[in-house]
Amino acid sequence: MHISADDLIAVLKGEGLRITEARRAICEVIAVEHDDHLSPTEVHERAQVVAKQPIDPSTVYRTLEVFERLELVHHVHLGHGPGVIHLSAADQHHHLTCDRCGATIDVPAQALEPFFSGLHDAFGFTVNPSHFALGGLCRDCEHSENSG
Amino acid sequence: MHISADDLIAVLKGEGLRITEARRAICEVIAVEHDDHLSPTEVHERAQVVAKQPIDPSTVYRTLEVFERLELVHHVHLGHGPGVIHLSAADQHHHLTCDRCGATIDVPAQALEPFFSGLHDAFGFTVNPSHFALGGLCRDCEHSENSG
DNA sequence: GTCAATGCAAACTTTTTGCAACTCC
DNA sequence: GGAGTTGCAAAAAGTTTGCATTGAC
Repeated sequence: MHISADDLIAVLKGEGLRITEARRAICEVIAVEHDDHLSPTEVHERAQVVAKQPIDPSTVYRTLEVFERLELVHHVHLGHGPGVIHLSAADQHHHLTCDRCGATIDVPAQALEPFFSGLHDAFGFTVNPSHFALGGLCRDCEHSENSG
Repeated sequence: MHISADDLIAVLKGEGLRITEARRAICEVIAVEHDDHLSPTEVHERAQVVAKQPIDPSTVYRTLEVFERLELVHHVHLGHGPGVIHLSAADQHHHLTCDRCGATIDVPAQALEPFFSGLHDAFGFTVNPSHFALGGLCRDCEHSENSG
């Protein structure tokens, strides 16, 4: 599913919130489909480029907070660093992150559905498939580990 | 499986490393079975109590680094905060962490085995079951969400 | 004009690093 | 005695907060 910056801005307007240059820029940055997996710091850097004006880091944090509250975005923990921002409207998927090379593999949520419903049955726990990555070794790194 | 502080110290000795009061204390803290899920900061606090002398935080970080290199411990990301320290020799298990109340449910690794081997078949990815928690809602929080 | 939003600076938390002093083996 | 360890201090990175000012509606 594709979401445009305008879609995000429309939600803000609908909530009675104000549209500023900083917010417009942040919306554009996170709406770019292939710019998934951005940390707040990266959102900040790119937003400044888009806005062609300085934006304070705290503004980015506060804006992302608003967006999370409105459930426009959520954050995912892929590894050791800071969480990364994800559009909630994007395809739901889980992440497999290689502990060695850092590669991230996206897994469609429906591929995990049977597993998650099994967990729900056994433990009464409803997994949010997109909050944490699963760590491990990707194919390449496993092979090089076995042979090296 | 139970591991004692002495077991850990024996490994250090076997590696030709030195046993200091700080390390002895840290070994005792992380070997206590029910003191799972300690952050480095918590390890630090408790180690000082055990050692009855001040220990520098950097010493704790450096010691935990050594322990990870020797694969005596590893760290697990349960939520937003810092990773927590886990004895590698403890029973392998995965963690389910409630995003709302923070409760952590331990799931035996073998319960997840079929799922993980399915992921391996489909994506060539070997999951490390104990590096990240799965986020979601525990039974209680899900019920209160539905009814509230 | 009002109130949300911003910039700035400061504080905070967690973690890392350099270096001299120490002490375990 | 020598090398592994430590404490201290400073720095780094990421994030949060207070407050006066600005600017969207």
